[in-house]
Amino acid sequence: MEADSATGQLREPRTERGRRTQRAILDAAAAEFGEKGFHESSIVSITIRAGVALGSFYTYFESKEALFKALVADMSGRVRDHVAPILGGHEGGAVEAEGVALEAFLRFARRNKEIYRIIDEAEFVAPEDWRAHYVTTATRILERLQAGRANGEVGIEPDEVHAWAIMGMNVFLGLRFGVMDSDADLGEVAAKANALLQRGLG
Amino acid sequence: MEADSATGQLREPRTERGRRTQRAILDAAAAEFGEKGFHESSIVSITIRAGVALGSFYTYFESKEALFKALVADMSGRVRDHVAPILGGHEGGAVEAEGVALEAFLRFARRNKEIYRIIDEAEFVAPEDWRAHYVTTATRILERLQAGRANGEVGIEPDEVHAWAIMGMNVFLGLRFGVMDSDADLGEVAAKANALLQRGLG
DNA sequence: ATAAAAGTTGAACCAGGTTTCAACTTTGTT
DNA sequence: AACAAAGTTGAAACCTGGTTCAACTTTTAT
Repeated sequence: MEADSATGQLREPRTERGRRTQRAILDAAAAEFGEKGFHESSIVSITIRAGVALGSFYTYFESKEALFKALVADMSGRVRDHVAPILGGHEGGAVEAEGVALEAFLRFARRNKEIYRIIDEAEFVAPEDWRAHYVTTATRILERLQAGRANGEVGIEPDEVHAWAIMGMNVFLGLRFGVMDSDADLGEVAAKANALLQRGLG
Repeated sequence: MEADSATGQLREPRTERGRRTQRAILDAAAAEFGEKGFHESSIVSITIRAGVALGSFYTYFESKEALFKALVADMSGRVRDHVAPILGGHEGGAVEAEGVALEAFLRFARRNKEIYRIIDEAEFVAPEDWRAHYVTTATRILERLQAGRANGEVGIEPDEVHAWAIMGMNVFLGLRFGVMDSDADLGEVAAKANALLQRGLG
């Protein structure tokens, strides 16, 4: 959140009041984008929801797109920050670790449906940022698999294909059982998916 | 492609000329939406690309959204029609069948990148249709798994979880190796993914 | 051949929403 | 207390692009 061009932020607030206003806009935007999607959302409506004047928006953000991008970067980080510590605290095999990561992710998705949709929509609104998010996520998965391979817990030579396959699995399960369905037992979903990963269908 | 309200089509062309015009608009729209996405695409630009006048658009489509929906339904059918015969001609186990389906899907994705993006974007532009597409796709996968289970080729009791996991895997592999990367060996990708499905990571 | 039906055309209308801006208020500094 | 910097405000300018429509051309049917 430093350079203007990178985050799309016009100017960092210099006072406490400014910080509050920017935060209010960011939060209102997350809610608005999550509910209506990028194109149905309007800056007018976001600023009303945030309780600030229309013009204040441009004190902190260059444009509607810049705001969206800032949000994607923010959310991408939040997913990682939610999953990482849970994964770090886990002391089991490398394959079970993927199950733990999945369950953490599913819970996060359910609690933050907006975030989920924002990242998804970034495929069209901010392709670069979307790509970056998934490339780094896949890389993280691959690194875990390689570590597991190194100490013999993974029986195959892991690959980008495996990483993307697992990631796709996770994303769709998040969509189906985290976002679309609020009642499903996420522990069970993660367990079934992990069993699949562990031993396959055969 | 019959009822107006269902497909969003205003009126079926009654002459050969009309059929050609409608086809030209549909094709131009698929290309345009695939390249620029729904919101960056304009009807003006679509009609120019199709080589017809702006007004002609409204002879066949109620609105920009209706056109998009018609396209989603069309594409959804085309994916199915591409994969089904290949799958039908396959005489192997139930699990390998998923590999065959995946490879067919990957090839289709590479040849029809626009279609891929259109279905993806439907999540935001035409959520109902998007949902319908994935629900029926998942159902199809689940039915195949259940058939395999019945004759003992599948070792676990298949579930919606497994179906969505496989579908997510397929979609992301299509994105990464079919759409983003035009050089990857799709047979190899499908084989690796299928090995994963067959025996797991362990 | 002639009339009705189908299809074509593009200028003009129109709505909605982003962005700008100059006056004003609050906060921080000396 | 007094000045500068930061932040706020909302009306209005400005754009973009979807949609309408009435005149015109082509096709089909009798």
